[in-house]
Amino acid sequence: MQFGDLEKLVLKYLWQTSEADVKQVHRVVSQTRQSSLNTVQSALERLFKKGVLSRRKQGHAYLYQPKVDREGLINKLISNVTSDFIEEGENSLIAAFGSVSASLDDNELDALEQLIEQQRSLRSHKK
Amino acid sequence: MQFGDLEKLVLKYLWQTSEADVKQVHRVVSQTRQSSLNTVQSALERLFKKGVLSRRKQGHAYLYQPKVDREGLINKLISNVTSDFIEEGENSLIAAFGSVSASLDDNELDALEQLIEQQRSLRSHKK
DNA sequence: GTTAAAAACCGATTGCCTGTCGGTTTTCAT
DNA sequence: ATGAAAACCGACAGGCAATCGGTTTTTAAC
Repeated sequence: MQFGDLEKLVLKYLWQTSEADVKQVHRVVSQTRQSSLNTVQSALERLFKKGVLSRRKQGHAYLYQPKVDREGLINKLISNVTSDFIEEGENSLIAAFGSVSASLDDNELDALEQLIEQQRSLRSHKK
Repeated sequence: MQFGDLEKLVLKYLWQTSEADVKQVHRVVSQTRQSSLNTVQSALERLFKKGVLSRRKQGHAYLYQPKVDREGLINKLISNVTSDFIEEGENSLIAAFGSVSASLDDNELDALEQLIEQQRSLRSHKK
């Protein structure tokens, strides 16, 4: 899966708003780029077809809403972009992280490790 | 940056061979897909223009060679694909890790942590 | 029910990128 | 010089995002 600039902009807005109709999205998008309402409509349509947005009717307008959260999407994007380069059998996410860790400096490595710890404690609490 | 299927195939071969001319690449590619020599030529040319391959003349043929290693490229790809979704200021690689870590199970989290440790010890040795 | 406005839907166009090659020019060794 | 090998050039198809004009559908109001 693949996203254009307009699509990304729309997604980012919807993550922060959770639900909006075409006009509303268009109004916001207009602050960044000059696209017609129809163009924004098309972008929303494409995102809907791609399965990253859901929608429901309200009055005669659709309200669009993200169907995947930011983390989930980033996750999938990383997976897509790396999977072809990673050998069969191993989790491509882990392998990708392994690839990346080589380019991190010591501080970043620390930061990453902290994220992992954080994640762990989050889980023990949840359980 | 963005790679097509043929380009990925070529890259993968060159990483494992380090240097090859068009004919050689074509011979190998032919085992997987039926592309003419010219098509393979074009792919190599594009990869060269994209800066991921270098080349030098030998006789009248070019020898192509990866200019980035697999890890570096994966790194860059992840960075590209995530940067638009990650807020200004924070390292997009780290943030991407943060995003992904939520979707890893406990074992994967362990595996990842081990990778980090491994990376650390690699460094202290190197120094 | 008719109607007018609002919104969705349709279809066409542009631009960019990859893959695809045929044909021409260049290069190089003999 | 010349012939073979390789590079180079240009064209075309197919796919996808962005773009938007115009038509149809929907809905609210009368």
